[in-house]
Amino acid sequence: MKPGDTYTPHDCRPVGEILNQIGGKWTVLIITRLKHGPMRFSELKRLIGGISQKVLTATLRELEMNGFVTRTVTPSIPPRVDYELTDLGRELLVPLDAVSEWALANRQRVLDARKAFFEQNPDAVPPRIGQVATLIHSGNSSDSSAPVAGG
Amino acid sequence: MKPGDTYTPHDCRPVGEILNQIGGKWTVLIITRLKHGPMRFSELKRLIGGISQKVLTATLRELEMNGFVTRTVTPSIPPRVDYELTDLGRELLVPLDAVSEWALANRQRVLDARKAFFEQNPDAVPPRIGQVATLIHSGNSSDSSAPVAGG
DNA sequence: CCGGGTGGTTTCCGTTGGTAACTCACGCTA
DNA sequence: TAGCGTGAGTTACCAACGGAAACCACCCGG
Repeated sequence: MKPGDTYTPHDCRPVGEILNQIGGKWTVLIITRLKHGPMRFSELKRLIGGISQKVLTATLRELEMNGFVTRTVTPSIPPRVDYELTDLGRELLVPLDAVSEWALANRQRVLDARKAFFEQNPDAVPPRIGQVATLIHSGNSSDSSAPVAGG
Repeated sequence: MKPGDTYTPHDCRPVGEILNQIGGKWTVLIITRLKHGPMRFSELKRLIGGISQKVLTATLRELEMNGFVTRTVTPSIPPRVDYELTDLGRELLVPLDAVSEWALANRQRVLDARKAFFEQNPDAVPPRIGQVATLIHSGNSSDSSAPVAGG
């Protein structure tokens, strides 16, 4: 964006700032996983599945900085760290959980839409290759002839 | 995640898949900007502000593939491309808009939480530097002596 | 021929995310 | 005494994603 690119700053930029804070790849998952009470680090990691320690640590730090979770260290051996939603986090959980549940409820519709799109546009190649391939090849009803590899 | 790292795949992985699809940095902004009707490419770009053409194009393609928006090309001179939410997109808009409005309504609370955190932990350094610095130094009520740069 | 406006792609580079190994501090086992 | 396992976290390295800017194709006005 150029400096002279004057746009009307509706309600968009502030939203974008906060969205960038909660827009980490795993933030929604972490917050929704925390909704049933405090959780230990490895518990979270195990429950989410597919997240690395590095990113889980970083995302939790970020959530802590933004006031969404608290981090409680019990100095035992081995050390024990519990993460829990704050009031702010619990409030954020409400809309985030709605998104999460929408995603769960409409997963198949998205998958079907993807399939329909690629059947109508066989030459289309998804710009975000990795994740897209995962989605297509995963729990799809019949992912044979997934047109993503053909190009 | 290792292959032998068996976890119970609750409702977490499917959600994560869809979330990765809609979890692009700008996806929420784009969908919520589209809620009042179809929009042209540059209109979207101007309205959102801060997004590059490349990413806007890629994100819109992704949304199109997932069945959230339609892309209508009018072969006029200069060419005109309109993007509009599908039914699926309008349904997704509901929870996404809730997130967006939460972010707008609670922006200052997040900012305050950040400030309080950094006042209590002056040594803390945010792992995601760029965005965090932007957030702190931006429309904050009094961002003088923002402790992030001092380290 | 030059510049403007539109939608989009390409190039380069910084940031983010993933993988694997290592650390710390202890108790258990041999 | 040495080695192993634990739990939270860090580090090094590397691929993918996101951002800035340039370029492309198209046609019109001057």
